[in-house]
Amino acid sequence: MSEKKTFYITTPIYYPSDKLHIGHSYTTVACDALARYKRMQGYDVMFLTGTDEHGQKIQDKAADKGVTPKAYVDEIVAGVKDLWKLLNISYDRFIRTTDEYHMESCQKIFTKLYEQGDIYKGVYKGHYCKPCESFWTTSQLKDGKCPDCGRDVYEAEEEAYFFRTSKYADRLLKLYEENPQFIQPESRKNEMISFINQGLQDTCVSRTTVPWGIPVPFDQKHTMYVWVDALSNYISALGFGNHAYNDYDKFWPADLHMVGKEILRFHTILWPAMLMALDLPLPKRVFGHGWLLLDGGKMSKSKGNVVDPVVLADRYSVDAIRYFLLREIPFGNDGIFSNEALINRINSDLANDLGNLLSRTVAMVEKYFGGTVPAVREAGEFDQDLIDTVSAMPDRVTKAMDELLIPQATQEIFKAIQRANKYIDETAPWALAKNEENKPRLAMVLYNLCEALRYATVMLAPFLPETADKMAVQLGLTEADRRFGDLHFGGKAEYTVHKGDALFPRIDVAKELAELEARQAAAQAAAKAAEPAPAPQPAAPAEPIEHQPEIAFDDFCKVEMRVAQVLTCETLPESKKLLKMTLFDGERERTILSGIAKWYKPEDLIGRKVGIVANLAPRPMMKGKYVSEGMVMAADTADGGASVVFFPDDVPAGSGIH
RNA sequence: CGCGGAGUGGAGCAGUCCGGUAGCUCGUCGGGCUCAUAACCCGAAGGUCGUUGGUUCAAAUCCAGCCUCCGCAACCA
Repeated sequence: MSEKKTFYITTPIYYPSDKLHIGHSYTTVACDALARYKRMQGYDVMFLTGTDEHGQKIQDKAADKGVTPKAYVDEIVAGVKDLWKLLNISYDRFIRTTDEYHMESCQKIFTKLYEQGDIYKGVYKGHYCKPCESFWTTSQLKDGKCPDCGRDVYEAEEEAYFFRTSKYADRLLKLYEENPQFIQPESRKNEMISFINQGLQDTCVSRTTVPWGIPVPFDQKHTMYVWVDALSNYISALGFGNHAYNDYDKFWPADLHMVGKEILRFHTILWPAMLMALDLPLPKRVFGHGWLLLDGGKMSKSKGNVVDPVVLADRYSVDAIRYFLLREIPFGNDGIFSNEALINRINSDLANDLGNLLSRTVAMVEKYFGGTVPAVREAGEFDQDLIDTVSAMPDRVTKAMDELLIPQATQEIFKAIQRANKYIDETAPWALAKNEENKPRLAMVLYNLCEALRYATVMLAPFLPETADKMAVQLGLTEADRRFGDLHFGGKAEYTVHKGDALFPRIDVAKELAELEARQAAAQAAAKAAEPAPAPQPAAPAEPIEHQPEIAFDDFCKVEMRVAQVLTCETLPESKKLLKMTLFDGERERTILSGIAKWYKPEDLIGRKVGIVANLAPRPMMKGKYVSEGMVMAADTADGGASVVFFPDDVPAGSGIH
């Protein structure tokens, strides 16, 4: 009868080709907060996350490491699960696309779509590059050559299966129109509409060249191409098309697919189209969140600026990281991560406002009343305003959460906390304490503060679960005191508190930043350690560097490094990052293209003596328009830039470097 | 003309759809307080809202052009 309302929320399934970084953590923490919030409200929640484990890239990575693809992903997936455990992610189910039951479902789905004509066999026309073994579309080619290696490609056709996406264009447009909530944030809806209006192509859903995938059951030459495999996880995880689980009827359609903005298109076009073809209900909402940018740039391995959530959580506590992620990224927009922003946010909100409020309140209860707030209390000025603000807070939080405005939701809680801090100033309990006849009034003031903190404890729990538990201990709250459904001001009759450690110790900003920068620099050096390091750094930073395997002296001698003089240097109109220069290496002129245009102007280099790797195999660049004959040596700088190695002018060009 | 996003006090953002006192957080400065994690509370300074032109009684907001930055793509051995 009184069956609980359900709530099904999903993260994207992550691609485990590398360790996950803080961006993945952001998505997952946001989903976790939503899932916990819904559970608190009494929903029967299904929170799904997982990994998308097929495809070319993983196959390649595994081959590089000399292990099977499955062994390769097993290891990374173990790390992913550890990370979610660390971050207190309360997922209910974890799906791997290599799980048998999922593969079974995909094959059924694929077959059904094929049998009813929504998937058909066609040819994938493209251009094939033999050495790279890659197919390219015409638009991907660079000057008619392979974008990877710059070599010639030839016209080729590959047999492939296609899904009739185009057939569903009208129904998709109608879907958006009738369900304005379907695509969130709404600004992205227009993007999708215009994408559809440009004309939808059918989607290629199989490959013959990527063995690491789910085989097409009726045509074993083919494996399924990523999206059918990946998107189906949202229903296969509930037991659709398999017997591993049995709650498809209970939870489908999903209430919310949370995805990054870069894959919103697949979730709002391809996925609904597939579901339409299968005649299944459509998800209620798809939310494309923004990215966590690093001081203006997207984080990437090659920049070496990847932020490791494990390190941060270790340093500042898991809840501090959770809070930052939930609070700092604006709705649907990109947010910026910086160490400074992180520390400031921890200090001002968590330490100064929240932690300090608890600390001063509990301290006063102990100091003035020995730990227990007396039952005899006297109401007074300022009470009502505090009570009103605090009492109204849960509804405001709920409203924000319903609109997926997570940062606003957290702000509402902190507004109440700030109001409580102000209340202390207004009522000046330390002054009341001086006179015995004010004790009833003092008791009321402290009681009200405890109640405000109880509200904060309850409402913060979905966002900061560990912190809420700690607060509950200090405030002496029982399970019943923490129940969201029963929350009302004055709901807890008596308070006996227990002073504990500071919730969030205040961080010394300057000191901490210096420390972090040293670590960051070390991490960046490690990221580019793949290069033969010509100049050993005596003052190595503290953080461990990812070292290359030891090599024999003879191997080192194979790298020919020389001093060369820059003769000419120019920027290229077709590239923002490359400088094209000619250098004299002691015997001839050579052309080198170097990706340092962001940090150097041609005039900074012309005439200077730089270090080059002279015997690097020539490499075609810019669609083969240029050939780079070597590499200019440069160090990575802390800000992700490059610092070229210059030699004094009196060193002759051609000198060897050892 | 590849696609997309953004330019608002020192920093990060809101406001732009539905024109009419430019708001928030942090920082800075001044004051208050001393219960508390040198935390808290109050007040102040600081902005020609990227630029040019247009519409209008009135433009951050609408229209047109331009500039700059960022992401994707390409590329950085």
